[in-house]
Amino acid sequence: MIISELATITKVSAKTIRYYEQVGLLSAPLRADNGYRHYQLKDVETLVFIRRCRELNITIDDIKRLVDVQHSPKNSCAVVDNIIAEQLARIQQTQRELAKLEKSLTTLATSCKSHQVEDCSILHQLNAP
Amino acid sequence: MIISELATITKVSAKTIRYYEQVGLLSAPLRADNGYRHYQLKDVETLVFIRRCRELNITIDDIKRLVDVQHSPKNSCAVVDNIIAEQLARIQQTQRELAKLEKSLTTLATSCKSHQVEDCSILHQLNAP
DNA sequence: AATAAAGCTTACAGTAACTGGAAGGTCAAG
DNA sequence: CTTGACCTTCCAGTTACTGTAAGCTTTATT
Repeated sequence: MIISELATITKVSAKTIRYYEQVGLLSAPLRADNGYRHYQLKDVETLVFIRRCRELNITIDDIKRLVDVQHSPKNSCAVVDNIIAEQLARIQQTQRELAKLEKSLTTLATSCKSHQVEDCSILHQLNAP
Repeated sequence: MIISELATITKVSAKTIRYYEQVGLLSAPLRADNGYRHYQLKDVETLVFIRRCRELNITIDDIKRLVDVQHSPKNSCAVVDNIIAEQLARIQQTQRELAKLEKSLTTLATSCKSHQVEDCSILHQLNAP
C-alpha cells in the first residue's frame, strides 16, 4: 500500500509517517519504480503501536526501545515495565506542578475587583515582592 | 549594573536576559563604552515580573501584553483578566488530559505479571485493537 | 608588565515532535 | 492533453530557552 493508504488506516498523517522514518522509528519501506514508498501489513501494526504510545505521551526514543524489545520475545520485559513506570512518574510529577499553578492562577483570577490597570490586583500581586 | 548583577538579583540567567531582549520582551538597555549592557532599577522590577509570569507558565507573547498594558494605568484591565483566565483554562485542560493518561498508564503498569517480552501484557495491550 | 581567569559581546546550532510550504515528478480521469 | 490529486525531497518555523565558539575587556596574580 502507498503512504496515503497507510495514513488513512492508522490515522497517522503521511507527513508524520515520513518523519518517523527519518528519525529511525519506522524502518524504510520498499520503493516502487516511481520512487513511491510501499508498505506491508506489519507496518500498519507497528504504526498503530507507535500511535498508541504517543497518545500516552511516550517519547520517540522510548518508543524505539519498546519497538526494539519486541524483536526478541524471550527477553525480559523489565525494560517495558521501566519505561511505563517512568512515564507514569513523569506525568504524576507534571500533575503536581500543574495543581500548584492552578491554585496560584485561581487566586489571581478571582482577585481583581477593579477595572483599571492601576488598581488591578492581578498586576499588583505579580509585581509584589 | 551589568548583566551578571541583574541575573543574580532577579534569578534569571544572563543568557535568558539577553534572550528576552532579543525577542522584545525586555527593552534594550544602555551600553557602556566597552559595549557592556547597563541596567537600571526598573529593569529589576520588570524582570522579576517576567519571572513570576513564566513560573505561572504564561507565554512570552502574553507577558509582552501584560508588560505593555502596565504602561497605561488608566486602561481597562480586561486584557489582564483574560490572559489569566485563559491560562487557567489551558492548565485545567492539560490537567484533564493528564488525568486520563495517568489512568491508562496505571492500568498498564499494574497489568504485567510476566517476565518475558512475549507474555508481557503491557505490550499486548499496546498492540491490541 | 605579562599573563591567566573570569566575564562580556555576537552569532549559530540544538532541543521535541512535528507541521507548513516550495519545487518538481507521477498518475488517473475527463 | 490538461487538470487535479497524489508522490518525492528539502528547508524553515514552532517554544523558550541552552550550549558552544570566537573574540574582546576587565580583574587578579605573579
